[in-house]
Amino acid sequence: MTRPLEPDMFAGCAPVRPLIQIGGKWTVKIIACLAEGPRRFSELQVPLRGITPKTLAASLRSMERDGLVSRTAYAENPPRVEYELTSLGRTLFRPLAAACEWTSAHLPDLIAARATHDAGAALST
Amino acid sequence: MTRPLEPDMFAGCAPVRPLIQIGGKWTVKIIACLAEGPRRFSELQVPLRGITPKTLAASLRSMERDGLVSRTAYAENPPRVEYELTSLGRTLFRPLAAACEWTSAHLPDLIAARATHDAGAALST
DNA sequence: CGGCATCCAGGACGATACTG
DNA sequence: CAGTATCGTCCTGGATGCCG
Repeated sequence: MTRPLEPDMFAGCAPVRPLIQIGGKWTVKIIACLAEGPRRFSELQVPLRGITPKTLAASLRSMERDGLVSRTAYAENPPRVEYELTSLGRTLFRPLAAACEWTSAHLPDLIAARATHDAGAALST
Repeated sequence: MTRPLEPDMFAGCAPVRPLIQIGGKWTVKIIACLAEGPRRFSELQVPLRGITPKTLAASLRSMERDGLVSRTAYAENPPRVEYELTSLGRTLFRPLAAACEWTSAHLPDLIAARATHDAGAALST
């Protein structure tokens, strides 16, 4: 085991980043918010505490570009726009949820490890 | 369905980011590289095409801090240092792999969606 | 209400050069 | 070999303000 690493092991996987960071730090939460069904712009702002309209719009446009969400504008007054996961976006939900579950399950470990590590670093100062 | 969104739905999940972006764009690949067993610093640089020593060192230190990898230095000449996934780090591999598989499976969709979207944008110019 | 334009701060990352 | 130091760049994302 521990064969030599393939220099090109990430050749076809280079865009791992687009997944991990498809549109920035909000993407994951936005998908979670849209998991149940269509949501309005302002509706999304609620759970995404403190996200600025600009950032939310940018994230949504990016995800729309990637075919993850669809945008539907209604010519009403006042204006109404709804965002919804596409079928592609819905397929992304599952692995993302798995990742989130890992976080929930191991957050204490992360925190503990960090505390231990920082404590050790402090001693050697 | 489509109940109102919980304002605090991410309250305990705020650190989703640490997972999605645990240490930046290299973390995922580093974990993949360490999946099979311990690796040396310079060994990791090979598949991580173009990563600078500084960035690799920073990524590794960050992951070590989070308890995801362990560092073992051997007092030899020439120096040798090996990095290895901790048990915690190994538990992270599975969900990460799932996410990578999603990327591999749906990359064509992403590219197609992006092309379509960009084409539409070009028309309206 | 939805969302774009502008400005700006901070962090991630690369290039290069240098140590134990 | 395994880093560290310094510098510079790019990008993310927040603040503010204007438009349909």
